Amino acid sequence: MVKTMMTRTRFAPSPTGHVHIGNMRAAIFNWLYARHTGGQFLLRVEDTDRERSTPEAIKTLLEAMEWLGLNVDETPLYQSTRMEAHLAAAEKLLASGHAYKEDKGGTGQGECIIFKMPGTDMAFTDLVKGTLKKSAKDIADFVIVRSNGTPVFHLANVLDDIEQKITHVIRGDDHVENTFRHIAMYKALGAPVPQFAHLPMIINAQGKPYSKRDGDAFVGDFQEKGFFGDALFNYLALLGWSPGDDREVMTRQEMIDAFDLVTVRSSPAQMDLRKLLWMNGEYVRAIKPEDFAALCRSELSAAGVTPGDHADAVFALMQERTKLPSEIVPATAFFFTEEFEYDQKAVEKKLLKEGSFQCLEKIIGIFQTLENFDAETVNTALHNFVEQGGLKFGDVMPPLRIAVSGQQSGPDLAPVLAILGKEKSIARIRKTIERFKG
RNA sequence: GGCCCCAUCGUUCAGCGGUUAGGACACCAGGUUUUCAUCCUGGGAACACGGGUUCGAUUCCCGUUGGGGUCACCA
Repeated sequence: MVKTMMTRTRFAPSPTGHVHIGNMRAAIFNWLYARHTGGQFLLRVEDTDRERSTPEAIKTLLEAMEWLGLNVDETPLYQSTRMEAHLAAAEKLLASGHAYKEDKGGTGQGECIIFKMPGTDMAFTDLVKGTLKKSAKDIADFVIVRSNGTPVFHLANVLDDIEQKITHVIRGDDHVENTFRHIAMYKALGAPVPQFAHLPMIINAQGKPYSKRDGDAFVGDFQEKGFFGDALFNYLALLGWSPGDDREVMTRQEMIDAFDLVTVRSSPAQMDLRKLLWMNGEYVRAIKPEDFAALCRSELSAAGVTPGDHADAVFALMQERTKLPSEIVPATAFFFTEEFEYDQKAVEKKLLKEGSFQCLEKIIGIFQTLENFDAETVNTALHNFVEQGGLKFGDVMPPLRIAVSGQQSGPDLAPVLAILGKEKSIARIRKTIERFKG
């Protein structure tokens, strides 16, 4: 039996306040691969830009990861603590002849340290893209320490990956060209070269890569809009990868079991918000009723609405029709307050019609005769009314719905009426007639 | 522009020489004897183009076109 080294992957973002959706997808793939192989997933905060790497930015990053369930196996490494090691390595490269000093461009800014490429053609096998080659003439030497004495990304990145014993570097497509340089550095440093996997870009609805201008591309935005972390994780995992069969809504464990880098596609994928929304709805319907109820209560309380009697019955009615928690308040507020708004368009289209008010008057009469006011009784009464009067449901139900809820759509009307109760239902119908008739 | 990568329905993921080219989202129609949502049924919808290789190409090779990445003392 061959003893293989434990897989160690990492997510190495620079904390600049917002975590980009493409970056987070890379984090997800790193996490998934580590979990699939029984290895470890690490975090390295590349916070060398002290201007932008604020404590708040780091907090935002950590929160986004927690929200998505991306747990790490070791204390995060902060790159800013590693400057001395980076510089020491540069000296070592200088001493071994793998780097040289030069006043590049003769700008008079002083000498910087430049890494010397081996001058041979290079090739490596990318786990998702296959074999990639580069001619020696196409890769130039590059700066690793600036003339002001600070290490450049390439140096810091490679050294920290060595420090963290990373075995698989899984990152965005935009790093493929750098990989040739990085491999040369691993070799010059006498360090084992890790495996590389470059993920295709995620592009926006216009077919362009997400940029800072795409306001909807940050992880925090999805959280604010009420998406579930698990749903976003699931959706993102399926962008560029599939389990090989038709499964789409999957549990974490199912994704972990099925995940592999070699089955990742190498072409860019476009984010489809509608499918994400659909998937979120799948997750909403999958949670326990009591969890959904708790979610509803927090949404309502945030909106200043106090859920009254029968709130749980209302929530039960809502769970199967909710895709985003933000829909809850507008859809249920009328249950808990008499001050609900009327949908003006609905009123004009469905309520202000010939016979509507007469019809509503009759319904009041019928409701008054009912002793029980449960959903079934109400339903039967309404059906009898329609049939005996030779009416159409389409002429009766919409005005009634608007009268009690102000809206033209919602859950089944009978249970809605039952939850409101006889007194309130009748009172609301009366109030509506007074307000809009004549 | 040089170098590199990519190319299946509108979107996404399958397909890895022979298939009626499949699933999902979205869309359309019908149904679940009121709406919307859910759910069910059905439908339209794709192999960028041109050459090869082969008995046979969506699949392999080359080119074209299109898209993307990268060419910093940014990361």
